[in-house]
Amino acid sequence: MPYVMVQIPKTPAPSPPAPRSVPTSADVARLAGVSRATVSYVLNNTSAVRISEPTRRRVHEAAKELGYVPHAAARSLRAGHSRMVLMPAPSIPVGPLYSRFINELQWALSRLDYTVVQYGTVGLHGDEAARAWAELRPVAVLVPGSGLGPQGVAVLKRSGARAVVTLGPKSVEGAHALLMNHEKVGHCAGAHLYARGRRRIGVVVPEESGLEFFSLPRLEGVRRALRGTDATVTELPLAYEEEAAARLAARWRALGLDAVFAYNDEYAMLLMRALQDQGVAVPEDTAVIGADDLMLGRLLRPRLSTVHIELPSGRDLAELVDRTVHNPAAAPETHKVLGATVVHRDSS
Amino acid sequence: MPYVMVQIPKTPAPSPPAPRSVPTSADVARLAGVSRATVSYVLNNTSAVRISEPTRRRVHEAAKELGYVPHAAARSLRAGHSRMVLMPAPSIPVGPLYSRFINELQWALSRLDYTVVQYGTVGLHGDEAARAWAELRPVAVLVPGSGLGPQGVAVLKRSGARAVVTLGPKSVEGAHALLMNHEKVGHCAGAHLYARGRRRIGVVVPEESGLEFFSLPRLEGVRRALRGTDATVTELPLAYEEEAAARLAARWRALGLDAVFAYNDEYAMLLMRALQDQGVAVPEDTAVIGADDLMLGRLLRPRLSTVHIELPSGRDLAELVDRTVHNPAAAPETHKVLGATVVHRDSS
DNA sequence: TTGAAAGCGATACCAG
DNA sequence: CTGGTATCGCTTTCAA
Repeated sequence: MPYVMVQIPKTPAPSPPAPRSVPTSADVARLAGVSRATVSYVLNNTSAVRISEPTRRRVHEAAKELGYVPHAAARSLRAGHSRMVLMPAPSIPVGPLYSRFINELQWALSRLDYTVVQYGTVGLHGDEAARAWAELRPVAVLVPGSGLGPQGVAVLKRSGARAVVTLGPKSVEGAHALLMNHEKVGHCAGAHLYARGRRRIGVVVPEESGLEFFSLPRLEGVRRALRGTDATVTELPLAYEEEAAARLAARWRALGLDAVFAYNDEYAMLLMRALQDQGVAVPEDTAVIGADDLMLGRLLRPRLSTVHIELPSGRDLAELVDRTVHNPAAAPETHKVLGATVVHRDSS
Repeated sequence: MPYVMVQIPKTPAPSPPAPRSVPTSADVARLAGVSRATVSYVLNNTSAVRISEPTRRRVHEAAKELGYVPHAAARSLRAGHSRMVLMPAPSIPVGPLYSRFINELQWALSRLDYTVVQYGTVGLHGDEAARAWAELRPVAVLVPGSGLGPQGVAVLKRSGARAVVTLGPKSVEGAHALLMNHEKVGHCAGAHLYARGRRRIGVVVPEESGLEFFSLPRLEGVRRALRGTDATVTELPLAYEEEAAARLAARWRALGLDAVFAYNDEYAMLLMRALQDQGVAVPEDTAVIGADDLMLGRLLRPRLSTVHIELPSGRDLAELVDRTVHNPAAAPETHKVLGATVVHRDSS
């Protein structure tokens, strides 16, 4: 253990209770003086069978005394299915927007009696990851981002997943898709800047890896918005560091841009500060617009214009999952679920 | 589906391949013309047994052809244990600091061949949640926050968890503890402000629920730092909204404070902006200090002083878990793992 | 109302 | 070298 960790002396623990092994339903049955079947009936409240009240009590008491906890694997093995909904855990720090969405989703799914599990997928790519997920035999799989191919979908379905839903830029053969087309975000921003009379438009693209799936479509959206006009689009790679922003700002006048769309509000804040430190006036010399409509944009001066993004509600996605689980044969649906609207404030 | 969702017509899918049921190792065996045992030996590279090369090939081909994926539940049922490390999924939007920590941890654990699973725990409280986790028979459980009692720890251990580690303000009987004492954060901030000559000190406490386990200790830390001095501490409840901050700022002069510790950098930014809009000079009239050392603090003007927090490295925690799994009988260790140091910039 | 027993899928022992 | 077979913990007929 390294420097940060400082061991604290403990009073020697009282001799721990004999580490008997994990209690099973058979143990409960034995203690209650009944059969395993009866234990199962009682603990699952099986309605098809009536168990006498004294027996029920004995079973419950025995279970409590032993600290019995049913074995999920054994149960789902026997049942032939589970109610586990699996999502890969995001491997990049994720904004408050997406966090809220995930929470809502978990809540909605647990209302429908599903168990949501985020699987720590690291270093597993594409279909390799799909195999790992499939080993858990989830009833449904939700996959944000791209990276799952038709192969992966097939693997999951063959392993019993009744619903596979992707949340990403494009739909995947065989899976339901919630299309989150981030081009729309860039398109909004580009159109807005153009309408405000700007013609030489920069687009900040984060250098941090893992963000390409958002940043490139956003860039492309700006390009699309300005295609066929007299405006130009300049790609501006930028790392999320003060020095990088300062360097970019230092050559700002040379770039001759009159507006910039900054990927999101955080990059916008970073760049805007660097520009102001360089004496570039916002919005007079250069208009700035971000995205994601974070709180911090409202706190900047000038207040930051931004693109507000509307994600699907967790409840709706939960319902889609539930519907598909009940009717897996239905043709995969594709929904466009990303709403983007400009919030015009003072920086543009 | 609601307004945001727009169904997109699809070309009718080509007749889906016959939905044969999930292939098992028996199917692979049949197709390869060998026994299930042989399949198991081949697919697991069992070294204790030599299988002829042609047989191996036939098995592998059969497995691939069927798209065979082993059934994790069956495997761990048979094996009597799994390599699943379970964590409850955070139910509140979590900052970049903690996200990074989780990712590092997942990476380190997967290097050690564990599978990290974040369990969506919603509406399950304390020991009730522990039972739900125990059903999955994880080999280790990591629990951030308080909320797990000695009972819960006992349940988990009885169900076979070989390591239970809590990350929170206080240690729990029977479990390893990574003490993250947020009092230290407040203490740092309080001592710093006092040393800068401030005596009437406000402490912003978020009104958002779920943050108490961080905010209250931070408040208490400030109190502790100033106990026995001539300084006063004033608790300032604040919701994370512009209006709330404006209201607080409006009565600022009446409060007569000359410094404020703002829970974290985001609340600091919120309040600092509101103060400046009210004509309160920072740091002249009021010193401001935040916590978490986020990027945004460096971008504010004046640059925000903050408390830098050092979390344990994911690698260290992973090693603790692995050590404990190999030797569960060892007495629970308690480590202090939260480092806090003031980063003095211009706002204080 | 309760009990005996089959079987879910994978593995590891013991024969052949 | 390979094939039966018992086993893990639980649910669910079928009998008693």
